[in-house]
Amino acid sequence: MNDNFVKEITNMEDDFAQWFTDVVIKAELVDYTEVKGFIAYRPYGFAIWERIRDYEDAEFKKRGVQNIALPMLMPEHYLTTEKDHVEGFAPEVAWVTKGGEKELEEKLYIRPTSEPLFCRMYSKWLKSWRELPFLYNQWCNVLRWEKETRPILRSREFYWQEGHTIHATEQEAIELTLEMLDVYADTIENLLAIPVLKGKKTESEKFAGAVDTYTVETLMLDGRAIQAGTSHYLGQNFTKPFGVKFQNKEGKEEFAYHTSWGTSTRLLGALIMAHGDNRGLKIPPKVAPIQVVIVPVATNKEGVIEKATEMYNSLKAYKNTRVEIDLREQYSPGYKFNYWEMKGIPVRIEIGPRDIENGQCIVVRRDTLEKMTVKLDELNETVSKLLVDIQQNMYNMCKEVRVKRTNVAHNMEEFEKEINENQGYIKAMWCGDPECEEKIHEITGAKSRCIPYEQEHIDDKCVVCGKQAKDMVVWGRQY
RNA sequence: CGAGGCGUAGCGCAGUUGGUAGCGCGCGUGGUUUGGGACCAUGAGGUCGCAGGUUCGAUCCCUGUCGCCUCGACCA
Repeated sequence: MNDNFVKEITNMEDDFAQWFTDVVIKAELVDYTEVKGFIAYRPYGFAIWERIRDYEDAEFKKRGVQNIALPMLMPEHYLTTEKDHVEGFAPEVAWVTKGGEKELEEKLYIRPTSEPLFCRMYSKWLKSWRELPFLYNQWCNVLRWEKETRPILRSREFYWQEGHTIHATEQEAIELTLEMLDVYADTIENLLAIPVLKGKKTESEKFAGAVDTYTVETLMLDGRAIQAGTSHYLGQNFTKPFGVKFQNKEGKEEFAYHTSWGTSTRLLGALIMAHGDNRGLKIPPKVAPIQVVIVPVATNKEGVIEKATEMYNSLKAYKNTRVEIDLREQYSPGYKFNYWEMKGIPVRIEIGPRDIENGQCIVVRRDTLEKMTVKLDELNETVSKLLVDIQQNMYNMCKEVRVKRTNVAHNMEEFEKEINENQGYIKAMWCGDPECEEKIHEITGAKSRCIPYEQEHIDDKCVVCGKQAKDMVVWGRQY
């Protein structure tokens, strides 16, 4: 291995954020564009996103959710209709003020999220209780003019899904809010092999305009947290000002109960930062666009390409394994090994003249870098089992990181010490006062991640003020 | 918005006390190679961020400007 390889990817232990930026560009997931804060998704990066998207979309459809498409522009008064919503989003919306040469009478804003437009359309569509619920979702891009950006994790334009449902009763809406959070948790744990922390956001961290925000939180390798998905119960906060009403069974007009829930390409960022090492990415088999890559060695020798191609065809036919064969003549095997490792392909197969003679091949797993010799007639089954094992192992390793990086604090001295010495989640009791929350942020840089479903009693007193505590809250620094 | 640093080939950098620029990687071509980023030969690639000033002459000096990075206030 030459020195350049080490230089090409910054050592992740030195600067994890830099490692991330380098590796997503080097591994050909995304690239910068000339407009600051905007990125281009390349085929490999977008293919991973497509797999996440398709998995979620199938889960939504199982629950009766249908996809629709709404415009990206809304008139200014949509933004200002709901008080909390405008306060939360106004600082980061982008505006369209001209149509061609003509100044617009009312300027238009580019959606940072579409609650107002969904509600406006629902108000036109909804007449009777018989039509409820409306379970609609859209896959789209949104724009938020962030001051600080980072590729994938915080670009100004990002791709996401936003589901918006309306219901006849509060209870039904809350149930759906929680059910969608479970869909997210399932996607992240089963597909992306990242354990999640489920809970409710505190008042100051909830969505602008929500009654309650529920979240699935994930922890990265360096101990920073990423909010991977949120589901909001919005009550009638939007349906009242936008006039989303229906006639109930008694013939009386009533405002509908509203939910919204979203996950974005940030999931792709979480995927990369939750796994990986200083050789590059590690993509779990279930989301990997390429699960297995075959690298033939000494392709000039007779029969090598033929054998490799035969293995490729056989694997491809076996359980629809997503397999690729690297026949590029201009690159050496060593180059190819590093290339595919950097891209995070779960399994690599090496096949050369010596192997063919012995009726075997070398199989290397990306998660542990373990090499094994496998008989050619057992290859398909071995690889298939290996993919399952890698998926599980990656989840387990990720969970281990979380366990190691979760600490308990009874007071602020402990809080500061723990988060500085072993950055990660801090479990601590909280009185419910936003001032205490703010104080923790000022002192430690950590924010409340959530009030977890699974509560533990750590202390009677609030970690900040020492008054009677209400909930156990998990805290952490975030991306 | 306040403080510091940097703008020279696709990327990373040299350099010129002022005389129109080089190195490494990468890229093109030809050949030899191929079990952990191969080697040899050869070639292409630059308005030295932009504008103005000083000068016979500016990539270098001066002024302005724009852009980027790092540190202090928001976020899927």
